[in-house]
Amino acid sequence: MATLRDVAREAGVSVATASRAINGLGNVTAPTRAAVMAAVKKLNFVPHSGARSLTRRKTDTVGVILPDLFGEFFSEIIRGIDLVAHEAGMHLLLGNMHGSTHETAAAIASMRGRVDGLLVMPPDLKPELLADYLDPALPTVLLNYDAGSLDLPFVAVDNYRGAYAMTEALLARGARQVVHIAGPKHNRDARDRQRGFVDAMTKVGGVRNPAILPGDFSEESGLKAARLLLEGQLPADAVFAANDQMAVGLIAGLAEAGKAVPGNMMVAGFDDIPLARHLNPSLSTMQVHIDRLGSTAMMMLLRILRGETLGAASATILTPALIARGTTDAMAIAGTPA
Amino acid sequence: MATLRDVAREAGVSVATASRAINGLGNVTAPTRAAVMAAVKKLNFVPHSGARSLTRRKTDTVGVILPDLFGEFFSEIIRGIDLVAHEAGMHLLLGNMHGSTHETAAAIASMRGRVDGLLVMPPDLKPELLADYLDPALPTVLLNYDAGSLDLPFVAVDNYRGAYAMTEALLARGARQVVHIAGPKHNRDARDRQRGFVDAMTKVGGVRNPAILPGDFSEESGLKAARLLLEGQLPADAVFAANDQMAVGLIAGLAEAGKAVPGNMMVAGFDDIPLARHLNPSLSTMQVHIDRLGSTAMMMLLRILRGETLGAASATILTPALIARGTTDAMAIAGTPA
DNA sequence: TTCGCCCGTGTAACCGGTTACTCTGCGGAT
DNA sequence: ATCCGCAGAGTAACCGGTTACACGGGCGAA
Repeated sequence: MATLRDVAREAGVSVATASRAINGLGNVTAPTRAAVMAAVKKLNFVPHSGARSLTRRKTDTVGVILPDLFGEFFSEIIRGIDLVAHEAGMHLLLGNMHGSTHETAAAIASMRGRVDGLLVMPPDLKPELLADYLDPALPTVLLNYDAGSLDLPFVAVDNYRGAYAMTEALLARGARQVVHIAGPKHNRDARDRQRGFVDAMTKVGGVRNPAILPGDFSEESGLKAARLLLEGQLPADAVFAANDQMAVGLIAGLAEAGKAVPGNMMVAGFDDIPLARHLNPSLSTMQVHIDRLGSTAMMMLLRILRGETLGAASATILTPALIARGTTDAMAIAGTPA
Repeated sequence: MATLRDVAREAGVSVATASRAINGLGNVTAPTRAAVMAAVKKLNFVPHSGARSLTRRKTDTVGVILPDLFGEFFSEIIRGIDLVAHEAGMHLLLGNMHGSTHETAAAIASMRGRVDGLLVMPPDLKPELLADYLDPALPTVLLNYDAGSLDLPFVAVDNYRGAYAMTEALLARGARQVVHIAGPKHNRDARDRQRGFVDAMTKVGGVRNPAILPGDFSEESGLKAARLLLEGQLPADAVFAANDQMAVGLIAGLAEAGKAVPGNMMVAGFDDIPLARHLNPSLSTMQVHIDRLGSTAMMMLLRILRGETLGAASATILTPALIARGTTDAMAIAGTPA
């Protein structure tokens, strides 16, 4: 592979001149520039980005560290990030911690010298621990993680408000006994959604101890919840699953037992995955523009890279929107409370 | 940020010793190593991967260049790649050409010096043109692209065989007049699927000019095809869409017109996106393990990086599997040909 | 004519690591 | 006691670019 030295020799100039000509800097006469360009073409020279970024102290790359790559959630985040990054001429370096907290440190460390900034979606570990891993000198924006004590900018979804709104909507549609299917216990999103549900039930529904079934965000666990619900003869006229995936499983479980949705029971989810619209009846849910989570974070990172100083104060909280569809059709349930 | 020189000074040794100690090479006494490690801890030293890869001539990174990041197809490919790459301790550098052929060259060029190898899914351009872009010195595996004249290894899906098999299956289930909804004209996958359909119809079905409606892989175009089909009064008892997305739109269009699936018309797709199982009735389709496309390609790349020489001869062709579901339920259609 | 300035170009240091080669000193063999 | 071998450590070149600074020549001003 040809190096800049080769080009310079071929063109009969010094490396400095070759470099200037190639990068379109001033102080190069037209003939000289032409000679260099000819050499570039002849030798098929392509600048070595690695070497370049070493001196420039700039890699034009942003590291993206996610807990997983499974499912639409992460791919949408990546797409959102890429949308903005591409516009700014930056590349994405993916670091997958594969769910392991331990690998997080390694993933972050291996980014040093490869990226100009970091977009991190931490697993559910203590902020102090995270602070140990992160390099304070490296611009970092957190995804879906309230920095708390750390003074880092972050982008998150207002899960609490979203869950509250959905619960309220179910109550407004006539449901009295709403059951929640929770997400993984250690998951921040899941906890916030559960809090929103409980608070809405208490304050708006006047229910003292709202019913909650365990789940883990998987379709499978939604199915299990349906069985639990029916076998346990838990009185319920609506179920609010902490995510769409579980709602899908839940509906399958209800259908299995001959329960009509929304006829016997209303169902709602959270996330608005594409599948939601295609179910029959279609699934009511809280719409989260996941890609915006990524693009917003990337835009914040770009601002930091441009010299602005952003702290936790400049966090962005995205509010999900209520999408009412078939599974919470109030008309259907009106006459037939379970 | 602390450099190796800082660590060496702090530990009272030379950079060479510090480097050896940190990398666990021999020729370092235990006390010396301990001193270096203490300095590392004290200064919070993290090696600069960029500098390291410059001398090692190894980046532990593989460049992934895709035409787009939209939809499940690409995210599954990335996940498949990551699965294998992570195992081998490699990172993924994403290069998105955003559908533009022109950007392809830039994307590939900007990878030089950043990656050890390339996984490229080229848009539908001439192989000779692609050869111009690619660096012959950089190990490269193509995704979903028959190298043709180039002697590059590639991984692809046998779209022709898949389409042929599905068409055959529809015929076997009693369909006589199968209509195909084609994908984008310039798309290689789409063309192969269409060829498979046409050949099966001709050879197995004995149909001279099988009916084909235009499409572009989008749900929207599937919906349009349904309208075209019904308004045009094209005789049909089965529709084979070139991908699931269009099949979904098609089914919506048929439902709109009061046509029952599979009662009035059987429907089949291609890809087996997750949504397929959840439709009601569930969608028959050709299952493509998209993630394997990525993981297989990555495994081939690793072999090249280990020193093996792989050419077009070592290409892998993945054969999709027929998944018969509700939309092609033969029993339902038996008595009611449209 | 001479001085000073600026423009085009070259030299070499530098980015932050790795590593070939060199050097020193100590233990064992002769 | 002398020599050899080798382990532990250091010096400096190198990876492939960028760029501060030096340098020489041409031109306008005095």
